[in-house]
Amino acid sequence: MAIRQRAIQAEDKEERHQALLDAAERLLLRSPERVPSVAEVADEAGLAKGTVYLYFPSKEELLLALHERNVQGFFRALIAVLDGQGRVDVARILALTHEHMVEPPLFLPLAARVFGLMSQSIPAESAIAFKRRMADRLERAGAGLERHFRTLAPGEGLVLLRHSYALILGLWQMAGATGACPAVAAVDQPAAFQFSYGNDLDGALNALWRGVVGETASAPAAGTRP
Amino acid sequence: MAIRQRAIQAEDKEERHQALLDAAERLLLRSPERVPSVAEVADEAGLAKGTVYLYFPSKEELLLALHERNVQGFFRALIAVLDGQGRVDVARILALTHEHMVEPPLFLPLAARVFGLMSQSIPAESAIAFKRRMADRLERAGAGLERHFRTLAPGEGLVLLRHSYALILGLWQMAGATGACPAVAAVDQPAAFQFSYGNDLDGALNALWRGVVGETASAPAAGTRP
Amino acid sequence: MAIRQRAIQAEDKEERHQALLDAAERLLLRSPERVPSVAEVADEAGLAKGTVYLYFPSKEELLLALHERNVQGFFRALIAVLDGQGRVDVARILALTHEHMVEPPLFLPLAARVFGLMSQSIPAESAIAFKRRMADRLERAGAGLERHFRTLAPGEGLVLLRHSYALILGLWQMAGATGACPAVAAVDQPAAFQFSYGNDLDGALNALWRGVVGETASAPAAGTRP
Amino acid sequence: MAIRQRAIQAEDKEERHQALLDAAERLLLRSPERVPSVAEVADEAGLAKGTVYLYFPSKEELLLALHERNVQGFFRALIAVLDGQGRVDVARILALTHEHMVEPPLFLPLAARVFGLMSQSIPAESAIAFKRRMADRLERAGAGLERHFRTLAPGEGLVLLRHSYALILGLWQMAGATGACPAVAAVDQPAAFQFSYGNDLDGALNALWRGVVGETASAPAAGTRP
DNA sequence: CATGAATGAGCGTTCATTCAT
DNA sequence: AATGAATGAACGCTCATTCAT
Repeated sequence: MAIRQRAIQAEDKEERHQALLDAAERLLLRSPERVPSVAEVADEAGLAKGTVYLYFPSKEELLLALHERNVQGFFRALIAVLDGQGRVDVARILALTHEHMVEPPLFLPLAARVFGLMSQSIPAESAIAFKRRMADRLERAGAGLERHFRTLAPGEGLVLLRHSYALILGLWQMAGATGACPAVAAVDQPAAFQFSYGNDLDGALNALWRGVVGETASAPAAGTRP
Repeated sequence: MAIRQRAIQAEDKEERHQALLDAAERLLLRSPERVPSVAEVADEAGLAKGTVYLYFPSKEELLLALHERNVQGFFRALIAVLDGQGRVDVARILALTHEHMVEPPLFLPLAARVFGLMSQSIPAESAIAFKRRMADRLERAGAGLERHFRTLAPGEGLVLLRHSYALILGLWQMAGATGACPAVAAVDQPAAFQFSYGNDLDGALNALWRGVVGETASAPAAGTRP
Repeated sequence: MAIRQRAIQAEDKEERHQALLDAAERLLLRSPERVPSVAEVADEAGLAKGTVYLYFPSKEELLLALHERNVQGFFRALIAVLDGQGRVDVARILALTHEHMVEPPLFLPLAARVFGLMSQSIPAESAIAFKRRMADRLERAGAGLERHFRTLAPGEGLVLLRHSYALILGLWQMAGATGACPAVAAVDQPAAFQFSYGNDLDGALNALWRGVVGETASAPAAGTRP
Repeated sequence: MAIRQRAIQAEDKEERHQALLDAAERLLLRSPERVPSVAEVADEAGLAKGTVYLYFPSKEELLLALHERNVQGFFRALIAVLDGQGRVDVARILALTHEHMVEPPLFLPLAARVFGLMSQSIPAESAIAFKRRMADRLERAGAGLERHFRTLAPGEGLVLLRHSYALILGLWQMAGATGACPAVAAVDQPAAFQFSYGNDLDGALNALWRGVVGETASAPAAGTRP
């Protein structure tokens, strides 16, 4: 049951794959401000540097894979909810968002970096493949939204998801510039930058969704509109 | 009028300051995918490498200064409109946004990078100072918004600006990851990533503002909701 | 006739041996500028990487073996001619040289590399063994030369072969540095480096042999001395 | 007079240039079988690694420059002799060859490597420039030879130099494979490979020159012809 | 015999920053 | 003030070889 010395079976390989992602994740959590070196990742995973390259074509693709694992977690949950029987309202979506994107400390810092990677270090082929998989998820989730929010015209679900994600990410960057670095957070921030990312995001998403679907969540934390 | 060999007067110094920003801007326009090296900036400005450090404490702060110059352009225009006599509606704000942020090819790529810098390479002190100046602008503009859009409660103007900026930036990154690289753009993108940044942004901002102020612009390009 | 899955018989082993040399040869022909990696050789031969090491102690020794196969082809032909009945003159030797060393696209690039290997990566034992086999061939061929060119004193045949080979190889390197890279060849070479290897070699060998045996070939292409 | 901390004057720069070549030379002498790393060269020169790149665009070009310095030494001496008043015969040329190429322990091992570099790691532009300078020297020396050896037709001097160099280099490689590595030399070499490079080269060059100019040196050591 | 997963040493190059001149 | 020579840390990736299966 333990990990063999050599991953011969496909499952063992998958296990190694995940182990490397786990290692990168731990390092990223430990010091979120820097990208770990390949040597560190290998070390943390208890493998040799060269072994990393048996599982990922480059450091960047490893990071992309880690991001995709995070994203997949969110979408799996979202689609499960949308495909399920229960009632779905904005508050439910918001809760999912918090659970999978806002609270896990890794999701957003990594997501922010991934955009940089995509346009630079990831070969076009991989980038396209990644996007195709993302597009599938987006379309399924978008269609699900349209089923639950009947005011959404066909295609608007996907667009709403895109805009929401942009808001989540953009706002995190503005907050992150504030909140990420403890040293900075310690000093007195100007009032305009004193906002809790979680709360502010709820307000923003609520406003966006209200503008699109005409419905408002009674968000856990009051946002723009109390 | 020509640049003096030695900047002794305060104005000369300011001139050099701007000349360096101009040089960095030209380089960034010339190849937007990469951050120019200090040597290149100095060269482009006709100065020696060391001289750059007489005017900026680090390369990052130079970039931040360039970004702030861009931002200032937008805010000056925005505040001028808000403080002016004419009628201000959402369409007007959108137009300004396009003019100062979307169309200038430098604004958004630089803005996206600046967040990365803030949490890493900029000393807390400079970051705070930058934010204080930003906060001033945001507050003035936020207050102006509240005067023109009477449904906005006190403080909501500033929040709306923040959310809008998050949307602008986040969406650009999502589009940029798609559109920036010509090689990638050439190949068939999945439908979910085929969207024009300009149009999509209008839709998103319209939705957001509609959700907050209850008003819709007859945007130049129709967005999510016509 | 097909290659067995496991080489149990000695002949099967020899077959694998040759198959690996063939694979290396094909790769070297395909891209002569680079030494193929073990993985590529194994792949090209349809075997696993580790299997290569069942047949050759190292990559370098594989290359040496390939070179020796080439060399053997030349010597077999040369000795056949020298041991045969027909008249042998310098022109005949030159023709053989062209046929086995100059025209095959692999011989000289590989030969040039082998010297590098010998002084570095080949263990002394293997190097000695290789040389012993070479010495045998050289002595037989040298003796043959002495029978046909009666002005050659005992031992001079071998020396003449050695000098000829040095000339062939040295000149190829000088030409190769010029001719090998198409990009370089395209640009205007200085006149001193504009020479056709084949013709120039004939001139040089003719001069050398004339100096030693006092006879000149009516070479296919005129050399230094027509 | 001592080397300043910083090479500001052009002469100081040239001094640094030479110092780096000297350092590389010392390292190459110390262990001729391996190419020194840039770090080692810098260290040996008492400079930082990065400083090397202020003086040479790449490690390969540094090695090429070192080789050219060696070559230039030979040509300077050769041309001086040819342009001088004294009588010039083959023996004189041979003596020069020994003095500048055979005896200095660095010349030939480096020369052998340079051919490899030229076709791989040196950018075409640099390679061409190097060859142009070489061509100049060759032409001057070739013309000088034609003045002294009246049986040489125009152009044959240069060709003879080329063939001689090929012989020198090719023979060294054959011998070097033998002689370079002490471990190998220790064991009993087959007779065919037991030859002293210096003597054998004299024999070969004598034969070549005899074949071309019809004259023989009474070489210090008898070669092919006793 | 055959496989192919794992290893890990090895290195050139960039470039922001400093500081002697 | 201005210069530009000097610094040196930082790091991804390849690939020959080994050895568990």
